[in-house]
Amino acid sequence: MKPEEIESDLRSIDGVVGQILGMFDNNLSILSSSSFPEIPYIPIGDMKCLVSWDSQKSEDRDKTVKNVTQLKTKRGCYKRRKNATTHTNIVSNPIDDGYAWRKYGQKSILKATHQRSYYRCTHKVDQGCEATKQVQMTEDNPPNYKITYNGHHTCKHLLRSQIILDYPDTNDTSIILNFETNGFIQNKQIDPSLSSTINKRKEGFPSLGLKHNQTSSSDHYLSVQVSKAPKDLEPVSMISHAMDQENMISTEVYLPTSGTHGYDEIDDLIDNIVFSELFKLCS
DNA sequence: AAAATTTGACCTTT
DNA sequence: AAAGGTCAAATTTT
Repeated sequence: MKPEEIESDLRSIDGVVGQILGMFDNNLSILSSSSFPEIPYIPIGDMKCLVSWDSQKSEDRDKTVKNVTQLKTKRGCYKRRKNATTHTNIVSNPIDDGYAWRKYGQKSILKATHQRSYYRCTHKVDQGCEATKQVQMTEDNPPNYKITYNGHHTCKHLLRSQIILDYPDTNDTSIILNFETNGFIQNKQIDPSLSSTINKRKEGFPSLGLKHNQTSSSDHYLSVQVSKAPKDLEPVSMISHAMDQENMISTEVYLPTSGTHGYDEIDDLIDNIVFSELFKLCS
C-alpha cells in the first residue's frame, strides 16, 4: 500500500474516532438533560408549535402588516434550544461523516474568507430528526473544515444501524462482519478459516448501486476485522488497511493492546468504518 | 418527477 | 443595527 493511502486511511480513522467521541458526548448530554427537567428543553418531536406559527407567518406576509400581539404569543416557538448539544471538530475531508445531510443555507461570515454552509438531517421531514451541522472552511492550506454539529440524530440511519453484531464468547478477539449490498444475508460465512462469528441483519440492506462490479449484481462483501494490535505496533493506536479482492473489500483495524474497549465501543467503530468503506466504494 | 441546492429575504440573537 | 441562522421559491441535479 502506498504511504499516502495509509495516511489518508489514518486520517479517516481519526475522524471516525472524533465522531464516536462526539456521540458519547451527545448521549451524555441527552441523559443529563432528561434527568434534570428544570433545564429548558423543547422536545425534538414537538412540531405543533412550528406548524401553527408557520401558517400565521404566511398570513402576515400576505397582509404585509405584522400582528404584534400574535407575534408575542407565538414567540416561544422561535426560541433556540439553549442547551442543545453541540460538538465541533476539525476535519480535512468534510463529506464523509456517515449521515445524510441536506444543505439549507450558506452565509458569508464576518472575518472569514469562506462562506459557512448549513446542513440539516435529510430525515427532518420524514422522521422529525432535528440534527444540524455547520461547515466552515478554515483559512489554512491545505484547507481544513470546522464542523459544528447541533443536536443529535433521532432518525434511523438506514445504512448504519441495521447491522447487528454477534460476538464470539470465546477468547477470540477478532470480529468479522460481512453483508451483501443487495438483499439479505443469513449467517453466511465468508471464510471458514477465520474463526469468527458472522452477523446477520434485521432488515434488508438497501442497494447502493456499486459501480465496482458489473458482472454479478448482488454478491459484494465488506469485511472488517478488529483485533488487538501486535506488540511491535505500539504506541500506534489504530491501523486500518483495506484491500480489494474479487468482490470483497476487507479492512483490518488494530486496537491498542493496552486499554479497554467495550463491545459497544467496537460496535460503533465498526459501524463507522463500514460506512466509510462503503462510501469510498460508491464514490 | 422528485430530490437537492442556491440564494435573497426574513427572523433571532447579540 | 449588525451578524448569524433559517426559510422557501427558484433553479439545478438526479
